[in-house]
This record gives sequence, C-alpha cells and structure tokens, in this order.
Amino acid sequence: MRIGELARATGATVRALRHYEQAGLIGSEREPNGYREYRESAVVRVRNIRALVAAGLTLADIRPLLGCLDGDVLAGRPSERVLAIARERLAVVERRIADQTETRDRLVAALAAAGEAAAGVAAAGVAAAEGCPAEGCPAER
Amino acid sequence: MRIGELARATGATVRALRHYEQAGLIGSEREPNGYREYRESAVVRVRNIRALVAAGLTLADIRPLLGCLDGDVLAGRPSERVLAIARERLAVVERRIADQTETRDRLVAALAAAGEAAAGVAAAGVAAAEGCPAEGCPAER
DNA sequence: TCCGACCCTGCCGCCGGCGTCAGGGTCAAG
DNA sequence: CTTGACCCTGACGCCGGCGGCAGGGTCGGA
Repeated sequence: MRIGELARATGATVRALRHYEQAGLIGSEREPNGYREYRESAVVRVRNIRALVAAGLTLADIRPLLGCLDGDVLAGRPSERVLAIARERLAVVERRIADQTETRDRLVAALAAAGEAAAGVAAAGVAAAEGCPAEGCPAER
Repeated sequence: MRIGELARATGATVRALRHYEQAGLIGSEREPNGYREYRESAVVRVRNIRALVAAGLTLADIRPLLGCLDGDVLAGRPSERVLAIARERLAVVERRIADQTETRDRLVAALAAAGEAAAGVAAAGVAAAEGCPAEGCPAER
C-alpha cells in the first residue's frame, strides 16, 4: 500500500507518516519509481503510534517501544519487556498529569473558597470572555 | 526592588520575568538608569503567574486574568468575573488532562490484559531501559 | 497528448516558554 | 582605576509535531 492509502487507513496525514518514518518509527520499501510501499502491518503500527502520541508520549519515547509493538498494543498481549518500558513511560505521563491536576486542584480550591460569595452555579458553561478590566490593567502600574 | 531580587523572591529566572513583562503580564517602572523597578505586589503576582503556568495555562491565557488577580490567587478571594474566566480556562486544562488520562487508561488496560501472563508486580519501579531489540528493529522492514 | 491524481525531496514556519549568547551600560567597593 | 556584580536590549536556538510550500517526477485514462 502507498502512503496516501495508509494515511486514509490510519487517519494520519501523509506528512505525519513521512515524519514518523524520519523519526524511525515506521519503515517502508520503495517501488522502483521511488514511491513508498507499506505492508499491511503498518496500519496497526501507525494506529499504535497515534494512540501513544495521544497518550502524551513523544515520538522519541515511542521509538524504543516499537521494536516490540507490532501487534495491537491496545488489545494484544505485549511482551514483558514492553510492559516494563511502557510502565516506565507511563510513569512519566502520569507525573505530568499529576502535576497539572495538582495545581488545577489548587485553582479549584481557590474558586471554591471564593465561591462562598458567588457560590452555587458550579460546573456551568459560563460564556464569560468580556471579563475584568482586561485592557484596563495590562500591567501592574 | 530590582529584577534580580524579584527573581530570587519568586523562583523565576530573570529571563522569565522579562518574558512575562513582554507578554504583558507584569509591569515595572524604570530607574533613571533604565533598570526595572518592581513594587512589592509583583512578588505575589509573579507567584500567581507561575502557579497558573504550572497548572497548564499559557501566558496568553493568564493575561486576561491578571487584571484582577492582584491578590493571592491561591488563598485570596478573587472577583466573580475572575471566577468565570478561570473556570473557563480551567475547562481547557481539564480537557487536556482528561485526554491524556483517557488514553493512558487504555494503555493501563493493555498492560493489565497482558499482566495476566506476566502478572503480579503492579506499580513497581522496574528500572528497565535495556528493553527490546531496540536497535534491532529500527523500522519495520 | 495532456490532465489530474498521486508521489517525491527539501526546507522554512509556527506555537510556547524560555535559555543563551553577544555586546554594552551602571555603580559601589577595594 | 579596575573589578565584579548587576542591569540593559536584541536576537537566535531549542523542543515537538507536524503544516505547507516550492519544484519536480510518475502514472493512468480520456
């Protein structure tokens, strides 16, 4: 299959696929005319890549994993080594999530505290946007 | 207070402070020699900025908030408008967190599934790092 | 024969939040 | 007078994941 087809099959753009290749995440043979030729397994592979990227891993993070992840990462049964590495990487992601969540929680707390005054309407859509003096106090002068 | 002092007081770098200023987040007066002169309140302000950045907001996100957030964001009692905007921004952050968390969960699920084979040692430290053929299968060939 | 769809390489651009020079002024202490 | 600690502006670099453009080859069909 050629790159356009692979793109359609995976939802990645052609550009992204070339990028993955250049990052060493996917490989291809070439047709005599220079066109990239992918094998079927590439579809799963690319989907896995995209899932991992969506999970917050960088392409570099993913590379060491890919040697093992030829099957379906999300449904298959990866090797034990993969598990180790994946867990390790996972830890990184979880730390990021935790960091964000933590400070977010502090914000929420602040909101809650102030909420005692403006209380009530918790999770609403609050279109807002006009807010504050905005332009009025650009700096602190 | 001058920039170096403010930096020490807030944990931000001098460079970051200048960057915040250029982003319109903090203001300063100038001494006759051109040196920036900050007032006391800047300390709190910068801390707030850093907290918000840590929470995942961009400097641009923060700007509209700052007009109001002169007090201690994390302990004070912001105005109702701030709350609205903050909630709105918060939603963005939460979405990001949710996205990451979601796919992370899928990974965890995969790990769990495979775990039935290699099971047991759940959250361990797993130093790993040697993993996989690594260099062995750079592409997919 | 020529169009249009597809493919190629190479390279610059962008967002965000600074780091890091480069090149120079200011000022108090020794 | 020099040193050293601080301050200034301006501008380029970096990471990550592509987007998008330029400039050109390769097909199959009308």
